Amino acid sequence: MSRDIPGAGPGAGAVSGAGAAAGSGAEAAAGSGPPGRGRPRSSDADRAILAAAGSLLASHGLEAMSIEEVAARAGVGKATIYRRWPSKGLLALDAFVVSFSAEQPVPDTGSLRGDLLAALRTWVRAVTTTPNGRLLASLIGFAQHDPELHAAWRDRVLEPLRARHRVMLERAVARGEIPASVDFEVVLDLFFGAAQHRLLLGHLPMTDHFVESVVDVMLYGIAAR
Amino acid sequence: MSRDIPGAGPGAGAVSGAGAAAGSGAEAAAGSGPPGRGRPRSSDADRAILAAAGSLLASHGLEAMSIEEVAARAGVGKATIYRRWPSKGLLALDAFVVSFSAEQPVPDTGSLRGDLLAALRTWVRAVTTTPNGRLLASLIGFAQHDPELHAAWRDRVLEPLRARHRVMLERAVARGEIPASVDFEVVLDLFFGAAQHRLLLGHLPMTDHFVESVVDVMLYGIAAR
Amino acid sequence: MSRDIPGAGPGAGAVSGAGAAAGSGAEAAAGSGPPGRGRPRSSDADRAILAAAGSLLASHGLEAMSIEEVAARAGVGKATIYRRWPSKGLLALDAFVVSFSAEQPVPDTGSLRGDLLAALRTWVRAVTTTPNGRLLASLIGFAQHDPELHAAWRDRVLEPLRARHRVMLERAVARGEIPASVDFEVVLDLFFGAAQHRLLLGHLPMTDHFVESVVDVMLYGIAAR
Amino acid sequence: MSRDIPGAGPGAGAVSGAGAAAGSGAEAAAGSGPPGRGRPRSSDADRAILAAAGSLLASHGLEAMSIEEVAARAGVGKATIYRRWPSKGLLALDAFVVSFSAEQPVPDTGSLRGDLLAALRTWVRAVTTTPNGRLLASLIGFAQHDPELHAAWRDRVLEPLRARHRVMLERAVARGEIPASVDFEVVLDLFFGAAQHRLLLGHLPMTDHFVESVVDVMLYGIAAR
DNA sequence: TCTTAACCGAGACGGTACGTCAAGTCTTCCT
DNA sequence: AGGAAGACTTGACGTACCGTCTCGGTTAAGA
Repeated sequence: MSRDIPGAGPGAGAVSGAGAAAGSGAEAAAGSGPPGRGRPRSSDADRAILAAAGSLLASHGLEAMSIEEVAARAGVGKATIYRRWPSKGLLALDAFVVSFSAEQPVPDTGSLRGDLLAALRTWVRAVTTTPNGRLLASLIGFAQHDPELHAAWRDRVLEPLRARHRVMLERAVARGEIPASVDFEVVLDLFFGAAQHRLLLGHLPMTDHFVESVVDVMLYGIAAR
Repeated sequence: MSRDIPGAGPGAGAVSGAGAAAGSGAEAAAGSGPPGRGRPRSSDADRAILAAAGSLLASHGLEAMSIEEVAARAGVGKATIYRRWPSKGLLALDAFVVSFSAEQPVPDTGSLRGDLLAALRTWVRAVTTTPNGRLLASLIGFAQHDPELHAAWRDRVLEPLRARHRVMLERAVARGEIPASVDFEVVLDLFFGAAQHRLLLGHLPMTDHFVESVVDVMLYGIAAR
Repeated sequence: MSRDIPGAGPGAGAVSGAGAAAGSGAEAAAGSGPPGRGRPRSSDADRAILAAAGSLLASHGLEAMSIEEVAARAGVGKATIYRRWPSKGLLALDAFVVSFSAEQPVPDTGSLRGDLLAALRTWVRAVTTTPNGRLLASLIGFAQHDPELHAAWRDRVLEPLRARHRVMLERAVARGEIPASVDFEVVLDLFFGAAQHRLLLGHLPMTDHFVESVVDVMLYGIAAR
Repeated sequence: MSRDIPGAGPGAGAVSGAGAAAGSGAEAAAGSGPPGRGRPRSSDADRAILAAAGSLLASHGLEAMSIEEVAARAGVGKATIYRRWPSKGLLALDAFVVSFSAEQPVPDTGSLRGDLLAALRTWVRAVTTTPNGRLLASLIGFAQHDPELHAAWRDRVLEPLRARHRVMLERAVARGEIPASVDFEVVLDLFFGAAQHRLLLGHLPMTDHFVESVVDVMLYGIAAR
């Protein structure tokens, strides 16, 4: 772990595992860290590895992706991968983030109901119409026995997503649609939890009716008035 | 594979050959194949295997459990395990079901709110105070790349659990607490989904406040009245 | 091993329990041995087993013959085989003896040279035109790590063969063709050894020229006169 | 299998990759593939494996030698063995050749009789006073159901041995002891065949009398003069 | 310009576990 | 008591990846 955290330019959502995971991200900035003796890392290799990993993940899932085959497809030595990512999970996470992030814009429709519906529909579409759905489930599954991936998922996927969606709720409070006493965290858990439940267990499809029902139960409850 | 899936007790879709062994024990039920030719399977072996699997799962998790070591600990040949369970996931599922099922009684407190609170508290306690919590998460994770386990989980764990909890909602309709138009499935997804979300991702603890908030949002919504 | 070697009539060196079964068949002859409590052994089973073993041996060789498959083909339980033969090698030996013995008549042409030529030609033909050649090699190979088979081979195949061929030499002595001081054993070793050498190692074919050369070297030597 | 059979020293057809390691060591000879890409094979491993195999063979025979245990004793992964030798037989062959080859010098006593006696005595001593005797028998046995070993035995053991001994006969022709018309191959078959016959079947011991008788029959024949 | 440090592709290394096979024995019910 | 069936323990098989470690060879920055 001499000089992890190679690239990840400013603004972009840190692509390499080490970037965000390590926290800082400030690296190629000035002379911080080792200045750069020796041959620099090949960014061709970066790209080839992520591309190979991505295509393997999309076609056969995380479990079927082996470092061995990623290396072979990328035309790269295994050590070149291990120099960049400490584990298969974090590599897969990067490959996932590349194609999933920023697919989740926070809507602003003027009403909380509209925002919630739009946000949930966006999420549902992303996971049902692309390989990212299975991949997301696979990563959460894998994270159950890989503490590093577990932590990285929380820091680099879950929390940013929740943060972006929390503003929907803040706007609703500002508009007086919901009281300030509402526990945002619980609301987000219900919101994403129900959908993720269906994604992971597959017992029922995520129809439009499902999306609307989730939103309406959350807004108005089920108790008879 | 002459006589896998021997019993499959009434109603429940026992999936693995051991389903009967673990679940009901009713075996020579139907006329599939000769009823009892050859040496019968040793129930000592059944017990030893499940016990060994259970203790390994409890101490080190699913990923650390290998068929090889289960066999060694149970004093049993690997083939004896493969004769009963087609995969490590289904073996773990049986070991899990043995100690988790029937820990989830359906409460009847007289009010829907009371029932929901009691049920969720029971679930939360089960997953936070025993190794079953990590095991459950681990199994759901494993199921993401094991279709057989995925199906078995749905049939033998999820659906029975939901069925038992649906009656809470039916009673509430009968009492007039909620309208009959409520979509039970969505309610159950929100109910278990939120909690499972926290279990799998571990971003926040499952406090009593969490339990109450989940129930109250579901009952009364968050919209300002 | 309750009642091995049941029959073994006078004279014949039947070694394994099945020796009798394969050789004579006369078993429950008189009251010799256990008189016959319980159900008698099925001679259908005897025949089915030897037939199954024989066909497997002929088609794929000794190594590819497993007791498991012999049992399956013969429609017989494995224990039924083990009750009769203590090991796969001895079963194969019986299957071999059935079809090889008595194929080796001792010729009587009136001269030693004629006898030797005829005998060797007979042997060569037997091992080059039937599956028995490979089977013989296979059995000798197998006997190298199966002491019971090794002993049985000597007693039931090798020694009878040598005994029958020794008479050729005795007749030659009587006729005055060779001196009485000739060591018959060495002669037999040269005679069969050279041929078996080619059979086992396959470095050269067993042509008619080979047969004649072997005989002539043995008779007249190679030294210039 | 990129660079199996690397060297194959002059003339002799070294069969397994380790042939070179065991035999000559000349390796990077021809241009088959890139000459030395990747980490080179460890010759420590070569030695450790052959030593472990040799000691197992000497103590318990070929049948009791398992790749598993060779690997364990050599402190080596199983794959490291399979990378070098395709089968247990060829590994054993190399271990055998190491300790048997060059134990068979060709004598030059001045007379054919002297040469034959010395050569046969050498061979008999080698197989009766060292574990190589049983090992040789075992390998020939094993070769009966392993075509690769069968071929390798012929190429790496049998043919070189015969070639070395053929010169004895050539010298005898030159000296006028035997006519040039003698079929050397048949002579060699008789010579080694008789001895190997006794080795494999063990029906009689290989005494000095046996050695002399074999040689004298071959030289002078048994026919009365 | 010459070191020298870190990279690169390749592939061997010691391990662990896999799922399969057959061995020879044991246990059930049936004949 | 024998027979067919088939489960039992044992032990080895050959394969797949793991993450680490050499190889011979670039590719820069620093001396």
